[in-house]
Amino acid sequence: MKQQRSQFRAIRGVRDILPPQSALWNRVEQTAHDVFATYNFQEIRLPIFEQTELFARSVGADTDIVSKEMYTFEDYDTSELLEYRNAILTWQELPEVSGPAGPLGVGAVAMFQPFGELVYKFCLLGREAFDTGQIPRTPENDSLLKGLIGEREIFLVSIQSRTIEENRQMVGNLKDRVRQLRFGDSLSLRPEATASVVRAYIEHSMHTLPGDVKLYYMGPMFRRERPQKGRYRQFYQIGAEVLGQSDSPAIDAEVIEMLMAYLDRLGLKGATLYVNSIGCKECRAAYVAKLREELLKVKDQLGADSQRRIETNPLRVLDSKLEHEQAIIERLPRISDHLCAACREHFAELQAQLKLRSIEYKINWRLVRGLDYYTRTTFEITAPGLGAQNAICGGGRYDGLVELLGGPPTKGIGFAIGTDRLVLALQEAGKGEGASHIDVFVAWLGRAESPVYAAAVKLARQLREEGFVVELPPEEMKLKKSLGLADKLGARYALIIGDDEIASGSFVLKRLADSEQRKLSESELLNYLKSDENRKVAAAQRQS
RNA sequence: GUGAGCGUAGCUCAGUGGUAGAGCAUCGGGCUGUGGACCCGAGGGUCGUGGGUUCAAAUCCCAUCGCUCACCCCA
Repeated sequence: MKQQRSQFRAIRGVRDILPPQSALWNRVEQTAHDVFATYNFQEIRLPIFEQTELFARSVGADTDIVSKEMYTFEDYDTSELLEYRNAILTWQELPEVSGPAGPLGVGAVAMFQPFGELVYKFCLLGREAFDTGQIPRTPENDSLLKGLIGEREIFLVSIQSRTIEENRQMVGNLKDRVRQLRFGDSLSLRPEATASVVRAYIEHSMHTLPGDVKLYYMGPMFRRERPQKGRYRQFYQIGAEVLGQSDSPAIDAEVIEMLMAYLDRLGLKGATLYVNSIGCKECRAAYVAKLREELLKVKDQLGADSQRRIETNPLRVLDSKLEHEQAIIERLPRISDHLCAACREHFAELQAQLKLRSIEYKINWRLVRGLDYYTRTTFEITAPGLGAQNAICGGGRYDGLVELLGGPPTKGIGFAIGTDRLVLALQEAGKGEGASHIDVFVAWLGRAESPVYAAAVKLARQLREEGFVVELPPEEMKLKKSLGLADKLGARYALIIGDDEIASGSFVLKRLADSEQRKLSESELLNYLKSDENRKVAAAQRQS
């Protein structure tokens, strides 16, 4: 019989993380917990969806992220109103009924009257839902409803005085209005987490906490794009933020130090840290204007994409990868020459702080951040072997963001690591995890109701309580098969339990690597496995 | 949204118009309480899907879906 393959597949751009890869993911996340804790960062667990408006305000309503790449949906629970909405939107006019021809025919009334009734009921229910707050009491909804009520009256009263075509036109208009009515909050799956952290900071008045607030998070983010290497629709980030009164470059440097310490602990090789300053609101605006001016002079020599960016986002021209544009870009004015005194001082001090910490870095004057909220310090870490998406981490300062979202004046800096890419980079660097490791495979032989099995169950439990990884076959197996399976599963020891062992009270422990066997009593067995020497052997085998 | 490449067994792939294959993996046997190596055997495919051309299509043509990489954009 042919095995039917499921017709269900993971949707485009999302994927399963299977063992043994999941072990590497666990290590990456656990190491973050460990290292970040030593810098006194504490974990914040955030919802994965928020009001759409939060992201629109923080990330920037004009960015691609918000305008076309978020998973956005309406959250509503007004089921009766919804039924009328659906009935209206799917309404088809009735067939033309015979009657006096011309615009004044009763046939037209028969055709369109039912639609007017539907809208009438919708208006009644909608007004009630608005007044009770079942649907959002926004000015937009209020005027939509008022307009709808008025239009509905006009429609219903004078169907017969209009041509069929005119009536169809009005039906279309009414449908549009109904469609525009907002039934609930617009929510979005988070495309990044900084906005949520800041929202939580404000919501819980964390500015009243002593000292700087140092938080980290990890989890999935969502963006609707065509997937490519290291870029998925559900992707994962590990990030950290410092929020507080100080914008001292020492904070920036310590955040970067923590990040580098983390990557170092993971054993990542070949990572490069790039830093830059994109100035504050004032000096950046001046620089952007200057840059745009210069770009316009060389517009003819640029590709279509860069030409468009001159208007939309001149900073991003600096990111161009086109070969023939490189020489042109290198001659463009640099932000470092246009920083205000305070920003220049801040950037210089950051570099001094990095040197103090012996952190290697490169200045990349072309490193700009795409999101609106960044100020001053920006940084990025790239790793080899990742294809076109070679940045594993991006971060920077965002001093105005808390205020922008309605909080008290607060400074902020943070970063987000693309976990998917970090894992890829670790695998490229040969730091991937091996298969899971079984310490003891219990090869028992006999029937399930025999004392052999009872002893096997008991021993397996004792070993597990000691922390050993134990595999206990659920059904009777021939010894040959047991050992074969133990070998394939990569077990270190096979514990053989049969009638002989029950009779003698000692069990056969076989080391699979070299076939060495020894007979041990129950207590000897535990002691032997727990001995330091065996721990070391086990550790060594796990490493390899 | 745009472009390119690729869809044959669980995996990696061969097969350029004439009976769908290999290696690995899985399962069974050789071998009744001793694994790996070896030997023998088995299962597993509407060749992504639909249409067209042809006596005949995995192979040629068209469409469609999917995957991958890149662009756009950017944590």
